Amino acid sequence: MADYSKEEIKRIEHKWQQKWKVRGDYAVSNTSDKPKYYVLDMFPYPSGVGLHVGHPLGYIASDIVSRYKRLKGFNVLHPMGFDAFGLPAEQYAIQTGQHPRVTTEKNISTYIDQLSKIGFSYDWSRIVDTSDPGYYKWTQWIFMQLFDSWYNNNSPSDFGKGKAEPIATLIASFEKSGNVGVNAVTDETVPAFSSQKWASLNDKEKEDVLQKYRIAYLGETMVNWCAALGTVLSNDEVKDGVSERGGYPVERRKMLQWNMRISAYAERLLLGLDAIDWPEPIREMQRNWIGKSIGCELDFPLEDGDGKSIRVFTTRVDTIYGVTFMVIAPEHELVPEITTPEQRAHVTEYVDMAKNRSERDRMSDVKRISGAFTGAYVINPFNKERIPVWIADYVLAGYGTGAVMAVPSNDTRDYAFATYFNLPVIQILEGPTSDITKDNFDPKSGRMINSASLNGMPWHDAMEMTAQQVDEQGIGVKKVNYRMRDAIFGRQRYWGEPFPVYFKDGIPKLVDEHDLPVTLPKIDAYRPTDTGEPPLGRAKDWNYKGYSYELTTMPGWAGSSWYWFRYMDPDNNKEFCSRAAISYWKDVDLYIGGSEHATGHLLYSRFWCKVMKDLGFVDSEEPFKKLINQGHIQGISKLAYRINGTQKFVSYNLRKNYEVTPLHVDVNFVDANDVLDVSKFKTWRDDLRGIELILEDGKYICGSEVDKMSKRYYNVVNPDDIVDSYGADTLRMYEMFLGPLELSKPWNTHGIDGVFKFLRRFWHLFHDSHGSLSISEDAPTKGELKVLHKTIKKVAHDIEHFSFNTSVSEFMICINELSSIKCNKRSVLEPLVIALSPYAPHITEELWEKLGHEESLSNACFPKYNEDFLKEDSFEYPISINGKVRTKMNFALDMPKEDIEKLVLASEVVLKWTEGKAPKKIIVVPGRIVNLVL
RNA sequence: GCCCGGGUGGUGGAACUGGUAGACACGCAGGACUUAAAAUCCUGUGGAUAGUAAUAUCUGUACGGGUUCGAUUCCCGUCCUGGGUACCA
Repeated sequence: MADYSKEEIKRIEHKWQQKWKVRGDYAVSNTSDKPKYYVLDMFPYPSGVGLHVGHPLGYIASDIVSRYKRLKGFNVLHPMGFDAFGLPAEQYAIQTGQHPRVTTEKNISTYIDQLSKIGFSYDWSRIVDTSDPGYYKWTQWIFMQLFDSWYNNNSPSDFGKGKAEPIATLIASFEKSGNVGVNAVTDETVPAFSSQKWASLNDKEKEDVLQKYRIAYLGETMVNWCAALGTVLSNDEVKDGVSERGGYPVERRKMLQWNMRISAYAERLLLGLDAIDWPEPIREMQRNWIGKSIGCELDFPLEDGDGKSIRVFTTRVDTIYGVTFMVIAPEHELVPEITTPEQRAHVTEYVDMAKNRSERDRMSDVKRISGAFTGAYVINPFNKERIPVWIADYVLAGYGTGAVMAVPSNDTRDYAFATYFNLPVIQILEGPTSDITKDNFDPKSGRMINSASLNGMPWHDAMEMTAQQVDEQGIGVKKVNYRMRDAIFGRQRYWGEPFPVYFKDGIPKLVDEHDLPVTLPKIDAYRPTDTGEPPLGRAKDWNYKGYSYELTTMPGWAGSSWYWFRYMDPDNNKEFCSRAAISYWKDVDLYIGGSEHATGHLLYSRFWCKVMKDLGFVDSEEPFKKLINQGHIQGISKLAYRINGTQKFVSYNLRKNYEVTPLHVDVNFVDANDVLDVSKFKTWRDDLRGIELILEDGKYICGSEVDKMSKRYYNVVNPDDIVDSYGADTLRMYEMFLGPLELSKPWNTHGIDGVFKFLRRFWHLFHDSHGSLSISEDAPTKGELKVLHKTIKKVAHDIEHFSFNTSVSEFMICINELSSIKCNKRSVLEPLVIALSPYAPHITEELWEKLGHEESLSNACFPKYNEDFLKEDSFEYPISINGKVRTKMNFALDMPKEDIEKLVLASEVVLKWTEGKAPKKIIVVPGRIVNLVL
C-alpha cells in the first residue's frame, strides 16, 4: 500500500499536474459573476542557466495567494510570461553567431518545464513573450502613441495638473495662435512664435519644434561612449575612464537619441505614491529618485560677458550673501567661452581628466577634491560682489543648471572645496548649530548675519523674502526642480524592439499602423558595424518604402512597461488589449517582485500607465495597487585556492601558509562537509588536468562565500533536483519556511527534511500503518476543534498578511498535536486539507480525492473559523518586579485591574519578593503583564 | 559618496501596538524499537556560575549611549552586510 514515498510523490504530482492541464482548472475567463483578483509576478528574464531556486520564492508566494483567493470565491488572474529581450542572449550571439531568437526560445521552454514541475496555478494559455513580434507589435504601437503626444499643463485632469494629449491638438494651437497660449512640458525653453511664423516653417523645421514637445522624442543626452566597442556603456561598465571590458578609453559625450519625457509626469508620479499600498521604503526610494526640490534659478552676470550670465539653481537663496565662489560642471557649455587665456591650458587639462569619469565615480569619490579656476568672474546680483568661477567635477551637468553658487559656510562640499583651494568663507548664519566646523552642524538652523537687510531673520523667513526679491527684481525665477531626468530610450543593440520609425529627409516619421510590427531583420553578425553604427546597420534591404529605419532598438524596460495589460487579452491582434478586458481586470491587485526594480521598472511602468490613461486607452492611473518585495536567494559559492604562479591547489585550512588566489568551484562537486570531489574537479576544465592538490586529513576542503546566484560563480542551484528528491510540495513549503518573504538569504537545504517529515506525518493522519485509508466519521472533541480553529485562524491571517513562514510553523504545530492524539476524524482533517492546499496543492488534491470528492479542490471553500472555540476565560499573568519577571498568577480575563492589584499585593510569593515593602507603583496591562515598581 | 534595507543560539528563523526573548524547524547529545542499519518515536539543548539532583542566580537580541516601571522593538552615534545609483534584468 502507498506510503508518502518518493515514487508515490512522483505519481501524485504528475497525476495532478496533468489533470489540472487537461481539465483546465486554472484557465481564467474574462467574464464572471465573481469579484476579480489579479495576482502578478515580475516575469523572469529567461537566462541560459535555467530557473534557479531564487525565482520560485516570489512565485510560490503569489501562487499561495492565488489559490487562497480562489478558495475565497474570487475570479483570479494569475499569469506568467517572459521578459525575453536582453543583453545576455545578445552577448552569446556575438560570441557564437547563434541567433538570440534560438537561444531565447530554448531558454523559455526550459523555464516552462521547470515552472510546470512546481505546480503553479498559472493560466498557461495567457503566456507572453516580449520578444515575440505578436507582442512587440504593441510595444511599438504604444511607442507611436507616445511619439504622437505632448504634455499639456493646461489640460483639465482629475489627477495632478495637466495631462498628455494627441500631438494634433498642439499642431492646431500652433496653426491658430503659435505657441503663445501653450503651456507644455518641454525639454528646453522654446522661443515664442506666432501662427504666421509656424506657417512659414518648412517640414523639417516644424518637426524640430515638435520634437521639443513630444513625449517620445529625439534629444541630445550625455552618455559614456566607447568608440572601440562601438557602443554606449553603463556607469557600471566604466572604471576610471576606461571600459571595464577591454580597458578602452570612454568618452562622455552628447548623442542624439530617443528619450521619454518622464519628467512631465514627475509631480504625478510623486503624488500617486500616496495612493498605493506599497512598502514605504520603495515609495521613499521613488520619492528620492524623483527628487523634487523647490528653489530659485538665479542669473549671475559675467563680469566681461556682454550681458551674458551663468544661471544657477539653489534651494537656499537666503544664503546668497555667503556666496564666495561659483562652481560649474566640466561639461558646462560656457567653459570654453569664459576661460581666460592664462587659465586655458590648466582648465583644458582638468576638463579632459574630469569629464570622462563616470557620474558614479565622480559622486562616490568625494574625498578627492579637485577643480580648476577659469579666470572668469561673475557678479553676485544681490551685493554686486565679484565671484570667481571654478570648474569641479562634483557638479554634475545633468542636474539643475550644471552650475552652483557655493556657500562654503553652509554646505559641506563647498566648505571642503573652499578649504582645499583657500577660498574665503563668510559665515551667514549664527546659532548653536550653525558652525560648519562643528559636529552638530545643521545647515537649517540659526539666524542670518553678514547678510545686509536679512540680518537677524530666521533662515526660513529670509529664504521666502529673498525668493520674492528674486522674482520682483527679475534676478531669476522661482523654480521647482526634479532630480529625475528624462529616460534615454535608445540602445545600440540588436536584441530589442526595433523602432516603428523611418527617416524621410532627416525627419523622423512613424510607419503606418497597418505595417506593424516592424520585425527585426536578419543580420550576419551582432556587433556594431565598422563605421560605428548599431548592429541593425548591417541589415541588407531593410527599409520602409525606400527610406531607412531607425537603427537603434528599445531598451530592456520597454516590453515590461505594459505587459500586465497584455495578460488580460494576450491573443488580441487588433488591439494591445480589448476595452472589455481592461474594464473587467482594471489593474493588478497584488504584484510580487524584487526591490531592485524600485526606480527602474516600477517607475517606468507607472509612467506608461499614466500616459495610457491620459490618452484614454486604460482606466487606471496606477498599475499596481499593492506591491510586495521578495528578498533574493543568494548562492553559496565554493572556493578552491590556487597557489599563485603554480599548478597547485591548497586545502582551506592550510591556505594561510601560501599566497593564494581563490577559484570558484562548481558547487555540485562539493559535499555537505565542504569536501571536494577531486576527480570531478580535475576533469572539469582542460586547464585543471595537470594540477596537484595539497590535502588536509586526506581530503580537499573548500571555502565558502555568499554571492549572487549566477553562472559566473558556478553556484546556481536548480529547483529540479529538489523536486526530484522531495517533491514540489516540499520545495514550496520549504521555500516559504525559510524565513520572511522580504528577507534575502543564502540558499541551503539544511532544514528541508523537517518540512518533508511534516508532509509525511500529515499523510499518515489519513492512513493506518499498512498505508490504507483510515478515516473516522466520529464527531470532533472540544480539544480537536480548538486545534483546528486556531490553525485556520492563524493561517488565513498569515496569508492575508503575507507571512507565509509563520503559517507553515502553525501547520507543523497543528499536525504535531493531531498526531500525538492520533486524530483521524473527517470533520477535522477535511478543513485542514483545504487550508493546506495553497501551500501543498498536489498532496492535498490526492487526499481530497481519497476523501471521496470528485470535484476539483480549487472549487472548494476556504474553511471559516469560530472564535468561540478559541476563547480562554483566564490568563496566567507574568508578575514582574522592576521589569523582571519573578512569578506567575492566574486571573480571569475580565477581572478588573483593581482586583488584580489587590490579589497580587496580598499574595505570599509577591510579599516575599517585595520584602513586605509597598511598591511605588503597580502597572497592570490586561492580558499582558503585572509590574510592581519598588 | 548618496538613497533604501538587514544584523537575535551551532544553523534558518519566532516574538501581536514597548510587556515572560529563542516559537517552529535543522543540527547535536542521550534514550526506545531493531541482530544491525535506515526509518520512526521520546527526552534534552543560548551562555556562565553553583548544586548529586530538582533547581537557583547572573548574563544575553552586532557595538556604544539614551528614553521608559519595562527596549529585539523607540531615539542618537559606530561597525559589518545586501540592494539601487539612470545602458544587467
